[in-house]
Amino acid sequence: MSEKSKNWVKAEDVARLAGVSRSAVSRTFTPGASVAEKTRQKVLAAAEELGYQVNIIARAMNTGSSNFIGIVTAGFDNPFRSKLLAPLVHQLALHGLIPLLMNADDPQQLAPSLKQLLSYHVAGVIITSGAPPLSLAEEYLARKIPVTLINRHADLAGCDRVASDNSQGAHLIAQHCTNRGWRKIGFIGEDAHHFSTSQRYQALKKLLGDRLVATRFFPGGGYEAGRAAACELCEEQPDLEVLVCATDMLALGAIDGLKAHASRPAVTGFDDIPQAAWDPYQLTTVQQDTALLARHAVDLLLTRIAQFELPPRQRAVPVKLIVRRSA
Amino acid sequence: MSEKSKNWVKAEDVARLAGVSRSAVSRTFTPGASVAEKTRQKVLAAAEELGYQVNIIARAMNTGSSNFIGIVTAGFDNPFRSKLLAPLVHQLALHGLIPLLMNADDPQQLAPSLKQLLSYHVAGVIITSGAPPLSLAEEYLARKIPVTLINRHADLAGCDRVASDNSQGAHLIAQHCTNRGWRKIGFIGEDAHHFSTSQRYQALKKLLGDRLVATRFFPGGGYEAGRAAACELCEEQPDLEVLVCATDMLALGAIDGLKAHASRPAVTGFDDIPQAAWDPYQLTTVQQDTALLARHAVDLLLTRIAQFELPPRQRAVPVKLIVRRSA
DNA sequence: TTGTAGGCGTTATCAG
DNA sequence: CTGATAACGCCTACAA
Repeated sequence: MSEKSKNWVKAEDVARLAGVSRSAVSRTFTPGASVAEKTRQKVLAAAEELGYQVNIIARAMNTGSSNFIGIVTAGFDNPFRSKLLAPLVHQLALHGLIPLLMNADDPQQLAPSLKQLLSYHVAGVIITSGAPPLSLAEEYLARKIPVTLINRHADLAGCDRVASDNSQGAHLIAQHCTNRGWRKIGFIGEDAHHFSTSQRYQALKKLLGDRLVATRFFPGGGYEAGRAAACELCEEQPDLEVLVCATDMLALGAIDGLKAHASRPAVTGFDDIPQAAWDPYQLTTVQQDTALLARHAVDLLLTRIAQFELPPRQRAVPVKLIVRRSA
Repeated sequence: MSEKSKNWVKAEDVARLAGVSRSAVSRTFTPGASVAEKTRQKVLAAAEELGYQVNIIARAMNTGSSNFIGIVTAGFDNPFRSKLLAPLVHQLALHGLIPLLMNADDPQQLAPSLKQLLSYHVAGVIITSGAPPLSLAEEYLARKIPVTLINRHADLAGCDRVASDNSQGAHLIAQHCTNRGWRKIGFIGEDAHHFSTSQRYQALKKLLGDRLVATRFFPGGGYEAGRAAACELCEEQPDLEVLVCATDMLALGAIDGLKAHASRPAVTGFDDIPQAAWDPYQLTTVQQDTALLARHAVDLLLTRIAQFELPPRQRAVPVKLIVRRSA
């Protein structure tokens, strides 16, 4: 694309300066290769002096496997997903992997982008909740590129999944309702087939039985959706004692929406985004352990990179009830 | 790292199927190369059938330049920075570039990480506000790798900068104060040498003169810092009419912190993060145009990738006052 | 332990 | 316009 005059320092330069062969240099930077300590030091010194860095591109081409991990995510504006991104990047870095970031916000653009990602020969892909069509994951699996899903459902064989334990979360919420003696319970969620929403909803429905008196799904599922859904629901069922929300964003919107309302049920959320702790909300919610989600995701990915043929695995990450003033 | 049995389909395979040479295949996928339409079609058909994708790694090694752009950022939990990430990734994708994400949260880990990034032969680097030591950028510039800074200061020659027009923002705030007739104005910000804080503060100080009666800098600059700083300041100056905050996060914290307080000055922010529009806050703030920031950043980077030797450039992105109920 | 000699998949160069 | 051929920088048998 530009002038080729970037005179990178290469292994050969280091070798010359150190008075050894190229291979000696290569071996010095290959973990677990056999080099005499003395030459190793010479090489290291020369490398330091010249500012040599192994050219990962060349190494990748040679070995046929890269350090790139595709991270496919949508909606950076969603605080939960942002919260997940940091530990994910951190975990990858710990293992010498580096994320290629792919925004799935625009489904139109996603398909070509994902195909393009293929040409980077990523070692694996992590797809987080909300990122759309899983059919695309098949292209990766077909090429034996491991795919790990976070908080997502998958009918695909051969891809691993980590998710927060939504059923435990539902238990915690139900228990809390029982403790407080609530018998008129409402629920709002995103689209009914959205993974987290539906898992949480199904589990709650079973646990609450006919205490669950009203439900509403609101596509999109952000703050505004929470507002609208909460208002509608409380209009319909003015004697609701608690409004259980599938996500914190919905819950925060709900709290604000209900302020103007006559009936003021308790509100619970799910995720524990930073804003849930803010003063006007003080949201009682189920906390997802993003650090652990990330750790499992990377671990699953790594083991499958090491050996692709493995039965699909699935891990549930424990959650925790955070009780605040909202319920 | 693993079995090398990933039998990627390569140009040679396509060539064989199409009955042409490797070069013909290569040319077909090289924009602006001369291929007969007929062979081009043959190649395309064969490629489609085999599911061929150009191996970008190999291409990069050959041409000596990659499509990788390093994005160095800290604090994904900061809503403003998350908001900036989406358009940034989008802009890069538009130009066929893909971001390598680097988390600068841990300054300890950053230095080695940044050096490592070097070995990926990135075509350029974008550093966003908050990401620490700029000394590291020098390593890139020394290797003629373009560096673009977003909302950051730099003493380094040869790196381009985009920033929101903080001075215009300060004007808007000052004007607003004048319109409302406020004469007792307080200011809170992050560390005094933080780029955005200091730019906004300096401009405001000049504009407001002795109407600016109290100032406090609070390291970290998040929600909690805003709370604490606001309380301290209003304790000190109970007759404050408005509290101007260097960022929305500070402002939101301030609003909540002051709820319990006797004196309740108006509050303004800066950034316009999504939460600023939420009901309990309705924050009057200066909106940064993240889409435009991203566009400029990528544009600057691209032009400098095309030609490294260029005088350092600097662009200011206009901001906009969003008046809501908080002031 | 060391050095030498391929080869990884592309693109660029240069004849034809 | 096309097809051989030589890099690109590195890793890895293999032989010394």
